[in-house]
Amino acid sequence: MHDTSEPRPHTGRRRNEAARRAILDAGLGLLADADGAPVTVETIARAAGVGKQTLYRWWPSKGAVLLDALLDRAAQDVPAPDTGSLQEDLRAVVTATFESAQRSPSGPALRTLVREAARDPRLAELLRTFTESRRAAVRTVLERGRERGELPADQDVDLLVDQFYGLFWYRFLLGHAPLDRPTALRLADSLLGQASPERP
Amino acid sequence: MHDTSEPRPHTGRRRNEAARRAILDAGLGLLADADGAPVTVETIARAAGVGKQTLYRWWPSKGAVLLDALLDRAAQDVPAPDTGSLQEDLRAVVTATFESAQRSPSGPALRTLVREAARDPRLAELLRTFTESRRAAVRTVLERGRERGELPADQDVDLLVDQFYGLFWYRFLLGHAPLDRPTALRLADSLLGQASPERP
DNA sequence: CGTTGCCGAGACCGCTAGTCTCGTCAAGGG
DNA sequence: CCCTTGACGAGACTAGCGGTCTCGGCAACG
Repeated sequence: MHDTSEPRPHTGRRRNEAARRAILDAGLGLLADADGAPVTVETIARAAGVGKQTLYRWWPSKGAVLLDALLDRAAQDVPAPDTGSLQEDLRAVVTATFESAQRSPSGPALRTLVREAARDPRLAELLRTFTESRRAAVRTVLERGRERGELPADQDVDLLVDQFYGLFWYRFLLGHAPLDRPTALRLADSLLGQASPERP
Repeated sequence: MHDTSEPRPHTGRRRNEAARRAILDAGLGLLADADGAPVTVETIARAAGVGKQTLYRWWPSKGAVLLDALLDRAAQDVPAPDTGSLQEDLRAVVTATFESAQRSPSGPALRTLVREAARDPRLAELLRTFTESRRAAVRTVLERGRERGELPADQDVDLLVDQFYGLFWYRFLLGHAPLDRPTALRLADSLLGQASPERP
């Protein structure tokens, strides 16, 4: 049995923090405008002025690097607003989600990352925790509203969560329809079974 | 200018229909149980007992072969039921969509195909016509209902279509929640703003 | 000042989509 | 009947990918 807490403090050269930053920045940068240039390990390393081995010394795969690059910028804690009004809370969450998806460079980066995850099960697993915390926030808002009686007691909350995030990802990835503020308000109201006029 | 209608009837050996069938069957078969074996051009050709060039002689890319294999089995015409009741029609469409997605081998094949499309823009474009005809059927049902006054005149029909297909693809691809009959009925009613009890 | 371990660089491996080139084989037309 | 045409199976080949391996150099400690 070895001592688990640092049997040997550390010897030799330390990790280059500048290289770490350069890799994350290059990763997010390439991810954001992945229109022309493909985001490969080679291009990330080259853009960061770094050897490929340095990259693989600290991350297990390309996807892990890119996810780290995204998380480096994305808000880690997801707020679940609690104003006392379900409609108000839900509108806020939906609007905030739509808006953050439009922002550069995180928006395009997330899009590229999800497409990569479609073929890389390890990356898909890593992305799950990212999305799950966001799903949980919406579920919290809905359940608080249900407890206040603003939703039928037997309402299937998971169905509503998936109606929201399903539509979000559908439009985010395909880009066939907007994710703007009016859409956000209409969607929030639609989920609550409210009248949802096109012109409020 | 040449005569567009067969300037030269045809000479030489004709296309081998058996090879075409073997390729499509092998493609769908591999697509359906893509758990272990990866669906590569090599494996398709080998499973069909065919040279790779035969495959590329008739299809422009691997994705085109796989999509053809899927379309070969999938219903090409998408019915838009018209019973006179929006709720009834929508329930039918949603239920039918969920059910056909569970069927083998088309269901798993479609799942794999969409994942491939995430990285192959050409395949994504080919898939668009497949999905668009299905979106159109749902839109038709909803618009008929709106004309009958079963939906507010200013209802955003595209938002409803995306709430449905968004949730469908979301659950279909991630598999985190069921696409069964009760879910279909609840979703259809939820879209119409009906009370949607868990126990109808 | 020597050991340790990170650094950049790039060769290398295995796998993939897609191309090219064989020799072969079938369906006509002369 | 045989010759031209073009599809056929087989497989070598190219280019690009993720990931590994090895190298000489360099920085941080004891």
